[in-house]
Amino acid sequence: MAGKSKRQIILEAAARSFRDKGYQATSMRDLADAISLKASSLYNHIGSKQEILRDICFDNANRFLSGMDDIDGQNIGPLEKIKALIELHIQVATEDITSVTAFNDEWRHLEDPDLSAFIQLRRNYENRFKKILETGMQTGVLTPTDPTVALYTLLSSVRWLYDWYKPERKPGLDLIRQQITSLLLKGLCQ
Amino acid sequence: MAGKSKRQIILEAAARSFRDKGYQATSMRDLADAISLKASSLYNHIGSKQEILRDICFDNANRFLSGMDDIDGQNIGPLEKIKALIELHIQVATEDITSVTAFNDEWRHLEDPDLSAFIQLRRNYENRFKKILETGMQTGVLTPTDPTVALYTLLSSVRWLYDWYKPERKPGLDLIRQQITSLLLKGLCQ
DNA sequence: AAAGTACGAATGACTGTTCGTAAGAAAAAG
DNA sequence: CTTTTTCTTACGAACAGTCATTCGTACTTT
Repeated sequence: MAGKSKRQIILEAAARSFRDKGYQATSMRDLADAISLKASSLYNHIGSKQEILRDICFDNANRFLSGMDDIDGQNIGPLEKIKALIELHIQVATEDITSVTAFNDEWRHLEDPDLSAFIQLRRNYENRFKKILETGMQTGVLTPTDPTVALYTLLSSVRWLYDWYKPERKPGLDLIRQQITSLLLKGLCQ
Repeated sequence: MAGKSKRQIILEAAARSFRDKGYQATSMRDLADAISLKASSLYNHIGSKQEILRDICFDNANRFLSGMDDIDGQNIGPLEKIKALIELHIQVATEDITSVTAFNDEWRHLEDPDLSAFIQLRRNYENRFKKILETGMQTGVLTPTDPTVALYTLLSSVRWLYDWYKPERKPGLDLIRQQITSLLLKGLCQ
């Protein structure tokens, strides 16, 4: 029933440590300590520290991209798509806080060619999002504004969710989701 | 006319490097190279690497706090205060991009007691902001929502400005300021 | 017998910082 | 205007420590 491979355990401990201290400040000895191993033993399960970061970053990138595939493929209006995308971000950010942190803050410590590949993925995602916004403005369902400004204001506001969201705190997840989407959609429309 | 002390030059180079690579990944030798010095020479002008970070973080914290003092002290309604605060964030984030980056991302590498002091300053700022939001909701000028959710959504959306704002790019600063404040205020009201 | 895993020791590279020293600028004294 | 003293700055060498990673070896599970 345990079923978690040691590799997975390492990845999760790494994500947690990257969140708390950052990639550079996390030593392989710290990481090994956290799961009661010695640093040299880690290398029986992973190839390098950089490989850990790469796995975390691209795993999370794919969660966003496959979410985008789902939503953008549906036959619904741009407003519904944007609402679904905002909820996707809230969903991903709250269901696996540690990974998303690493994904948000630590990707810049990737080394080329991974760094370039990651930036490329990100850009693609943003462009698809922006296109949906533009469609919404053309069909009149959104207030015409600069789509870049709208896009980044949107993305930024959900990007830091992991930073202040505490699962045990008062405003429950449902309330948060409802109020954030409401605030942003009201801001975009009319 | 030059007038820039070497200390200031070091601080600015450090802010730039912290933005590009992070505090931990910036070595004193990197930093010295960037301004054509040797690492040991830096210590004629600064006390330690940690002191550089402290200066950058608290300098920027004070810019926000004194802005808050100005705005909160004026005899205007909560809506006008919020508008002014959003514009303050946009102003600070765009006029000194590098410092704000360090301020946003690198403060967690402060060591105690500075770390605690910084967190305290930040919390005070957020509480004052939250109180303005609550006043606005009580007087009916803002839609009643959870003030914490509203606060962080607001702060987050301007927090990442430095990340995508490019002074030379198409949407000019005036347009950006106008559209962001419009989007957020529309989202909060009614 | 074979494969997978954990460990200690060692590697070379890099870290922030200190120190003695030498060169230069500024200030003081002649 | 000189000469001498003081202050500031830059540098190379060295420090003790940490870093990711490798390797040979032993233990455990197939």
